[in-house]
Amino acid sequence: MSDGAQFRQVSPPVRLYQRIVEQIEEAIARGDLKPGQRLPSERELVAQFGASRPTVREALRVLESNGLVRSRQGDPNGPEILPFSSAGLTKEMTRLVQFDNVSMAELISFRMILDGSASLLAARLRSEEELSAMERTLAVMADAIEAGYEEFSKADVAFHEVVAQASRNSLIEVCNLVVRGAVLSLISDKLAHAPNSTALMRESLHHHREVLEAIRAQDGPAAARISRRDLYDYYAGYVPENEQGPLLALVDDEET
Amino acid sequence: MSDGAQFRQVSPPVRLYQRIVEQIEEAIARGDLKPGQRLPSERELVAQFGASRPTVREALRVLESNGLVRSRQGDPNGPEILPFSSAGLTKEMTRLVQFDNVSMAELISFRMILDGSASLLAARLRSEEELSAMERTLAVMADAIEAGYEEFSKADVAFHEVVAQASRNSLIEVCNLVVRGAVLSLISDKLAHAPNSTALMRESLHHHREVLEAIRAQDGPAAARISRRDLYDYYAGYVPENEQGPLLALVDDEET
DNA sequence: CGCTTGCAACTGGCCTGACCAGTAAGCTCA
DNA sequence: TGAGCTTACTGGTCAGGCCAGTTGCAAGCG
Repeated sequence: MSDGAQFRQVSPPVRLYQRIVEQIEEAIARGDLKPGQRLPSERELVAQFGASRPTVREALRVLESNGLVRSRQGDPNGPEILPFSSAGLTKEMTRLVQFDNVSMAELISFRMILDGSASLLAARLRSEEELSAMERTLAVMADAIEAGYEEFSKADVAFHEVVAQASRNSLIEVCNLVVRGAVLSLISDKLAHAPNSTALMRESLHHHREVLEAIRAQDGPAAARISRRDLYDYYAGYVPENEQGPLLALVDDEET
Repeated sequence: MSDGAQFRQVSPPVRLYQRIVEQIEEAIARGDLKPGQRLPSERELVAQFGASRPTVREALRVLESNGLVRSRQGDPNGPEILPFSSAGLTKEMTRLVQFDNVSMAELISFRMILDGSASLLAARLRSEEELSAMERTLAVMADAIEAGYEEFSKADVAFHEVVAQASRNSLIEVCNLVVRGAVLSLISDKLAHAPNSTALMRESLHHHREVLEAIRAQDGPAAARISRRDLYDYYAGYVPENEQGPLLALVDDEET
């Protein structure tokens, strides 16, 4: 091989539809296009981009599948710019779980990490309103124990949601949302039909109260520890014995 | 309003291209289509799905943008099924950072959480080979200090990669990858031109060694603590003073 | 005068058919 | 046997068209 000239990797030609996607994505990222605003009609876009309608449509379908815009047949205002949503992230995360055979143990480990960290941060950053919001969700949980698993689960989710918000970290919030959804979609029916579900719910409520008290006391490490332990108690039964190592590591090791 | 009959919400009709996407996605999820295999040609798919070519193409463009398949013009074998990649997740996560204005502080907090947890788990689960792989990357880092920031950063990334793998949790691995990429893409040039970059690199290397020793000693909490502190020292300078609270919470609170 | 109704002018969803450029396998010919 | 060309495909893109759905407005109704 001769030295001297350095060659760059050649890249395949960029498809036309891709450039259209890029332009619109950039416009949204720049803020030129805000949620709720409308894109010109397809035929108008054809004129502006100088491409054919199928090409423009390919671009719109990609944007649509990414959750950036939505087209409705007959709408004279044109495609709508959608507000940001974590739907795409959720889809990708779910894909990861399906194709990359992520195990239940990994999923729950991750949830313990996220939820523990959310509690830790919430303990330091929570406002008074957030504290009372947490209290309200606990009250709803208490009432829901008799209403059945469905209701209880909804209130449970709401509590964790408030905690995640109080952590002031939207990455934690979104990832937690996604992982929680993935876990529930895998075993919610098992939980619903657990023989001793009332006892489980009661215990879970108790744990949640402890977490809340730790957050109120601004004791982050305790809040984190209790959160993780709660999740462990609640879910460990659904993880094979030989995969429980990581879960135990998360419960034990942070204790002092 | 009369009571009696209850009506369900009507859902918008599912677009044709969407159903094609679903079918192909399912086939991949089921394992009927494995990476490396080929899809029939567009014209063949047109026949099989009974849809027109533009419609089939819309579906293929969506799959392509999601990283599931790749089409190459002229390839007589048809579109290729791609192996799973976290590219889609990365894209979504990047979108989250861009559109949902995630701050540098949030990004680094999240990185501290992920990396700390990875170290914690790695301390318990690491194999001997992984330990020596970590050692090798540290050796490369040491050599790279003089070669400049570029090389050093690459070795640095490799170390964290090995640790993440040793945590045996692909969710941590992927999220860490993504967040690391996002952070670096935001400030890698600043790091590269830091006035005292050599000193910084030397200190970072020292911290990494400490992490490795904690992992070797199977002391998870220590490994996690040191990981977080290392990241804090390395990146805190790029976070505004008034946003450092969460970072400090992650560094301090877990110490005992 | 206010409300409903029906219509018309758009919209996007989908299709047909066509042309061009790129690829690779097979064939030809030295 | 091997190098080069040909050919039969591939995907990329376009033009034009039909249908169904949405909306706004104007005409018609009470």
